[in-house]
Amino acid sequence: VRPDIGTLKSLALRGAHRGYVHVSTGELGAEMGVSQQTASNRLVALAAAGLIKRRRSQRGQDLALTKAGISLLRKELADYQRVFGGSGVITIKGTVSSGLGEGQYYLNKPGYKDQIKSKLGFAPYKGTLNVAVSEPEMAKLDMVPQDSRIRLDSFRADGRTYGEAECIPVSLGKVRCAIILPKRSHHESVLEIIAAEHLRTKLGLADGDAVEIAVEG
Amino acid sequence: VRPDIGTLKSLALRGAHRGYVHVSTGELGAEMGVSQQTASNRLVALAAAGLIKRRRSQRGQDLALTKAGISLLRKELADYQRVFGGSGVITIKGTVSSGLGEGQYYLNKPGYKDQIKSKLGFAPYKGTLNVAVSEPEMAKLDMVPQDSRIRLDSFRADGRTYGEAECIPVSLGKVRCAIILPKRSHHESVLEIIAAEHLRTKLGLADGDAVEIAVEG
DNA sequence: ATTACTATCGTGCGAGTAC
DNA sequence: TGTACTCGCACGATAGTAA
Repeated sequence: VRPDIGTLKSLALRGAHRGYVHVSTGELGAEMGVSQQTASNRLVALAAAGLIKRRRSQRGQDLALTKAGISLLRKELADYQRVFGGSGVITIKGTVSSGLGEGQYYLNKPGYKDQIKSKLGFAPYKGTLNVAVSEPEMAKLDMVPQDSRIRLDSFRADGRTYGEAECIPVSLGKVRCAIILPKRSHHESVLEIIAAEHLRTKLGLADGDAVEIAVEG
Repeated sequence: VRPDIGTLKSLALRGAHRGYVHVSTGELGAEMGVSQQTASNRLVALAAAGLIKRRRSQRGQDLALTKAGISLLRKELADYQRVFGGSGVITIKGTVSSGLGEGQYYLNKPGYKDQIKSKLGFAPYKGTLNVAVSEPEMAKLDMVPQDSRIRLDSFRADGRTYGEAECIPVSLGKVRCAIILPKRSHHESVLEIIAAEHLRTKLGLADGDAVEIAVEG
């Protein structure tokens, strides 16, 4: 059985994205107009796909969406908002933090630096601005559509391979900059921002300051 | 083949809710990861269900969503917004107009009047406020979830049957009132509002004034 | 009461093909 | 090029039932 988004949505409407909720396959099936068995199958499929996690309980079962499941629904939301001209701007709140990001390292490799210059239109300042972001805010990143993400290709240098990364153009205040994400190992709790200038100086930022990152939907 | 919402969404993302767009079943299938034949089947099913209208053209075909199709997607949007705590308030813009509405007639029938009093908690003023609403604004009504609609049952009186109607609690300015919709014959271009008081007097409204109807999402 | 197995059945998918 | 038919096949849905 292929994982069904409609089922996932029904579960979310019952609050399964907030935490565990109690459901029985019987009532779920009834709500969706299918049999108890089919509802059961769909839950098995969703669990196998890693979109929900379950635990059996006395009368029925308790289940919750996983992060992957929530991501998927958020992408759906973004699609529908795009259709109906939802504001189009996604804002992610966070606080300026220090700490050595991986991103910084990338910026000193010509292989990435040159790609940024040609694909984003600016030469990146040599450091990144780290922004600590809470889990639910981070999840909003899923709503950024594929075609407003810019891919940095992998390349070989110094006898090793540097992996793909992804840039998302954003604004911080009035300054145009970009989030840089290593393709693997994403969904950390810190975002790294690259810009043509030193953002801390330009915007007068210090550790702990609250910032809003605005992404073009 | 059962009408597939995912396909409908893909079409809307191509702008098919705005008007006719050119599509070929081949590329559509490729985009959705299914064969050309399956894409074709799905379009046939959507058309049969009255969700899209099509016309064949030189290279491929042109198709557009019908109002029913757009309604369906708007309901989806509303679902996802509810999941992610979208503001929850839907506002519909319109202009005050005169003209004898059907609603007015209903209000003088005790069969409806009493139901309104018991189900909405106020005794309706004997007239309705008519608000002319554009097509796209009217479409937002689809986003009001089933459980915030109040059903007025049909009844017999004077030797005839009075049909069902539906009330949606709303606010006009700070005044609590409700939209009343006959169950059949809906999606006209005029909404009728009932309230405990005479809204024109209470809010100082005259024909042509712009108003915003706020619905609790 | 539940979940979820097995077996059967119906339907959607896709290859080939007509237009 | 296109769309969309028929047909074979496989997957999903349901009924029955065990746990």
